[in-house]
Amino acid sequence: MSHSETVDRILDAAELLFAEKGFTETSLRMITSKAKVNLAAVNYHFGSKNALIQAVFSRFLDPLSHMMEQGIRELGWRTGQADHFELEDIFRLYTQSLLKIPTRHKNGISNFMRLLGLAYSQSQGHLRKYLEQEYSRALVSFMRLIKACTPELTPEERFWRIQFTLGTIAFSMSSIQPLTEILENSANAQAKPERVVELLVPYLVAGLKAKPVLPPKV
Amino acid sequence: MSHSETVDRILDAAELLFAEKGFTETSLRMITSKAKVNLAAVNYHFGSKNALIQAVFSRFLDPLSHMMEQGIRELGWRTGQADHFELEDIFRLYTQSLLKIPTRHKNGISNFMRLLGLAYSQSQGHLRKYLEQEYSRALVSFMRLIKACTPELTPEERFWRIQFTLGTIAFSMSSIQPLTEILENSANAQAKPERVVELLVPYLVAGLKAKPVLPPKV
DNA sequence: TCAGATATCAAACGTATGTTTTAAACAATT
DNA sequence: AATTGTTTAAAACATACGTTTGATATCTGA
Repeated sequence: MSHSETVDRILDAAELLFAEKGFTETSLRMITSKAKVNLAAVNYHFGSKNALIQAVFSRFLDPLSHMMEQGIRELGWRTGQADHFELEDIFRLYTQSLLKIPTRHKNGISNFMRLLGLAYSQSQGHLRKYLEQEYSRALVSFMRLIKACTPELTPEERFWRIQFTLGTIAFSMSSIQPLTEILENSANAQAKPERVVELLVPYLVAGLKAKPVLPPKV
Repeated sequence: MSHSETVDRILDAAELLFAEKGFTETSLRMITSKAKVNLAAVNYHFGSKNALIQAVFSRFLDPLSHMMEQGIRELGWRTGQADHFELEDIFRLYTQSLLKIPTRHKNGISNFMRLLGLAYSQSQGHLRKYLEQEYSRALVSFMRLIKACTPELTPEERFWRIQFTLGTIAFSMSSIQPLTEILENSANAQAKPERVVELLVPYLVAGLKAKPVLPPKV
């Protein structure tokens, strides 16, 4: 697959539509008509709809995971040096990387977080498999850092708290619009990702650092 | 729509399949073949696929919302009496109600939480509208209680923290099964909803009670 | 300049979907 | 026993989907 104007237009349209409607609910005809390209272009350039979905994720996730790994390396963080850094620093690193990613259209970040949430909740088998084997390294290093910062937790409780944390991130960043509509809260018009992140990080840290329920193994 | 054996069999099959695959990814033919009823039965009894989706939610949500409202009434909680109860009590009330709901098949709760998560993330327009107008009262009373317990938060920060909280609940409860599969960690084999809830509540309370980022209005 | 690769296009293919139809079987009431 | 309303059954309907085809246009490099 070479790199043409058409490819980018397809990816742009697909990213928006997938985030808005979901994967199955978005047809190739919607995408190609929004991108103003021929219907066959998707199968020509990407091979299949599933491959297009994966390509949408790659375009965002590749620079992101790269930036995160670099950030960890630059700070010289090592597992086992838990006293040298704090949970908040980790989240700041990740969220700053996230906000720095150049996006094609505005709201690109919350748009993409919504995609991540969909990938997680919607059981798109092929996508989960793809993301796992493609970006497992980044996830593993993240887990290591969390572990180093929460030595007081049993593995089980740590596991679940990490899941809660990931869930909170994916969900809250992804569904900003729906809930604001439900709550009819007009005070939240300024729902920029930067603002949400600012409020989110302390919330996550507090949850992870809460007094453990399970007694530690002695 | 009368109440026959066929209706229940359809609802049972639909509940399982929707939770497993999502709404769009589940066809009426899958449902009717699993329920061992005729294809036309769905449109006869429910009218349409969308109406069936809503019926699945009603069967679970009606007793749940009723039980929750009753719980609040029995405890005599009133807004403005924040010193009489704690956040943890509220969550316990809700989670206990949730766990007490009789389900048709085992794993019914996590099954249904997964459905709720899907309804939340997947932008099924008709479903969101239906849930809003049908169960807004329960949500509003929940918000009131949270507000009474977190007077130190600005409306904006409280709004977002509630958002984070709801996201965490929906997300974590819905992805219990997928995660346990990923884990393969025998230490976490006991991933029963009761167990997860036990770990979840303190996490949520800590997040809501975290030191506020935004300065309070004086 | 002109072949050869690359990209676009309109049209069609096969399949699966939600829904409707028509007829038959069943149940309950008169 | 006949009639009515209700439920099942099989088949067909129209539509939308992802994908493929084959012809045409566009670009590229020698």
